[in-house]
Amino acid sequence: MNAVQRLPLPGEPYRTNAVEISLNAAVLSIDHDAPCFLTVPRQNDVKNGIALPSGPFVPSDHMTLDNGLRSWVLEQTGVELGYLEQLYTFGDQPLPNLPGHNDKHIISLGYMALTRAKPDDAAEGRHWLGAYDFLPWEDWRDGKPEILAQQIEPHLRDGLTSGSYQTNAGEHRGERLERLRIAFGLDGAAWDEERVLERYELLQDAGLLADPNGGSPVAPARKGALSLTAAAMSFAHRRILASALGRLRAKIKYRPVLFELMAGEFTLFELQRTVEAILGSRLHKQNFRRLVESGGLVDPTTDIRTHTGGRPAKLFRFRREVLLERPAPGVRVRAGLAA
Amino acid sequence: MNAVQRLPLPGEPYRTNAVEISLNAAVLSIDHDAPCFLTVPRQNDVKNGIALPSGPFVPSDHMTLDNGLRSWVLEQTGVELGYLEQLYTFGDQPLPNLPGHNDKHIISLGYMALTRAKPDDAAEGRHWLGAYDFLPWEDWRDGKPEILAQQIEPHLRDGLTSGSYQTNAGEHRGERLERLRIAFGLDGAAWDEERVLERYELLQDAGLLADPNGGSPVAPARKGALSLTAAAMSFAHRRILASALGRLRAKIKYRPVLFELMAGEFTLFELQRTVEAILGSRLHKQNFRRLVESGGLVDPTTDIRTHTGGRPAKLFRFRREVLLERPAPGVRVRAGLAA
DNA sequence: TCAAAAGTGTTATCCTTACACCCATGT
DNA sequence: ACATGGGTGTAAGGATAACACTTTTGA
Repeated sequence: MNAVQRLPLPGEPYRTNAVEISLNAAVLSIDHDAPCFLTVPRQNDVKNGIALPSGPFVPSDHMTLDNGLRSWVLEQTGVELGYLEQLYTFGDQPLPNLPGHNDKHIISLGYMALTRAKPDDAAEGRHWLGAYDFLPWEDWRDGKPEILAQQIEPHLRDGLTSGSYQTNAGEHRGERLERLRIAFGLDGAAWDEERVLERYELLQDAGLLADPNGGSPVAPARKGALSLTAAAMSFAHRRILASALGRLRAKIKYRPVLFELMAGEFTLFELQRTVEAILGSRLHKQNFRRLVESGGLVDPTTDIRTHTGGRPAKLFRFRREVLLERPAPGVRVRAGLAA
Repeated sequence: MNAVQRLPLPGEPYRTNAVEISLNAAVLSIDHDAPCFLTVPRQNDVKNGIALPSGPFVPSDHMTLDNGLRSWVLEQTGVELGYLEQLYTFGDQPLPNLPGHNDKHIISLGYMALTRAKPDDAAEGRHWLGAYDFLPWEDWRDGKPEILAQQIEPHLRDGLTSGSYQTNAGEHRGERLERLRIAFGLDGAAWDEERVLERYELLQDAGLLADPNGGSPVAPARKGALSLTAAAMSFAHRRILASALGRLRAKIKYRPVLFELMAGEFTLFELQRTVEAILGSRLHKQNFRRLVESGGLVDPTTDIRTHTGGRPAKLFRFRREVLLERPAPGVRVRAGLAA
């Protein structure tokens, strides 16, 4: 084995390896106790659908990938992003059925951004949609979602035994079953709220998701496709949304990114509702308060919020010093904190 | 604000946004209680240096990004990768001083792979180098590394007060100091072993790292550049190495990736030494054993290892069932488990 | 007055941490 | 014999989870 790195020669035309980078942002916020994401109308489609703010990386215009993304979001939605985090780079296959684009290989870079929705958003044409309208199986705040037991679980098991799904790169049936068990908490395994992307991809592979662009290259839409209230967004963008939600669910536990979604001052209950919205599960009130207060994550202010629906509440703010004190400051919600 | 997505028109030549993807792998293993990574000789350099296995993504040859990377690693080192994980996508600036390549914008995709070194590697031209030869400040197993107190900390503080570093995008001095404190555990803050990439980038920004390619576009190499035993690898590749180590340190705590680095059967002490090598710190023996055994991560076998240097040890193997039982199975080493 | 949320207090339990101590082997 | 690693037991302290209960507002 001659371990010599092969680099393209200087004379070699580099267009052979040329690809285009597509920058895509899942801009998240919390609105009325629901995780929302920013959308733009998508016109290049069969139907009139929606999309995440996105655009190509233009090396000559954009200093960095991050900057490129920020400028697309600004241009398309008017939102100037604060917290921004790269998620994953998907090497999408060229879309086979988009005429005139067959030769273009697009690499999709997904980002998660965190902001706060503003009151004038709708008036100024900024549209937020609920993440759980697109991923309804992820919201367990009112108990196990019906769509899971009634539609998803039976179809997944069906697909596995009847063999109508496409085996991925020679994956054994047993391995597939184990992945399903872990991802969806079947057969007594625990539901791990962080595995949002895994669940999304398994559903897509199983053909349970309808693609507004008309058919997936991987698996044909089955008759059993889930009926979602809102499905007019491409696979690629829904996958990025799923990545973002999963990342956020994981990250709030060990980094104080939660406060990017909060106003400067907030009540502990508002904070709890935000965490619950993100995790898609209910938390135990008293213990949550203790956790947050004793964890040094917040500082009380002298301000009071009235009209809470009950007794007026003390307002708190994020306590930055915690960054220096603790290695992994976050809302350390473990499984047992469930209400 | 007209929120309409701008896509390139079908007729528009897509070469304007064309970039090349460079796939780069930090292939990690543990050898003699040291975290090692696989290298290839690099010949396109001023000096004869080394590099991570890497190559361009060729859309026509490679089905997916992952496959592209796997095939480059196989071609360049003969290693067939198992566990593979994407790290981060860096939008490198075009190198200003590589003649003939000025117009090529390269996006670097970093990967982490986990394997086990084999006895015949050296004989077959596969070279493993110690990660801590490149990141010596990360190894605290024999106490705080001298390079930190003697070279790094004074230089970082110097650079901050004398103002000889380049401020990043209008970053305030105070913010910079806070980042340094958090990353390097200055002024009583705890050393967070996971912040490997942050530390690497701060050192590079401060001009403390020498680039074998001759000068960084960001900061000129200062006279105070650290003297490392091995520095003949590019900034880009060292950054990927740092990302990989940081990711691995974080990941072993909540996913059983550790066992990708172990033989099928192992003693608990070998497992501990591996964790210590990765984290760069010592752990408490008895508690580590309890943690691992009671955590259901391993199963005892009937086999015994002799010649351990002491009493013969029971051999264990990874217990796969843990994946179904616990949402985040890993070696949950907290700060307090230090020896 | 009552619902809803704020807020306090108190347990039992488990996990973590830090000890002390004995066992079996190779040199 | 003794160094080295293997392996067990246990007790203190802290964090967690599950209680019960009082307070203060708006409708």
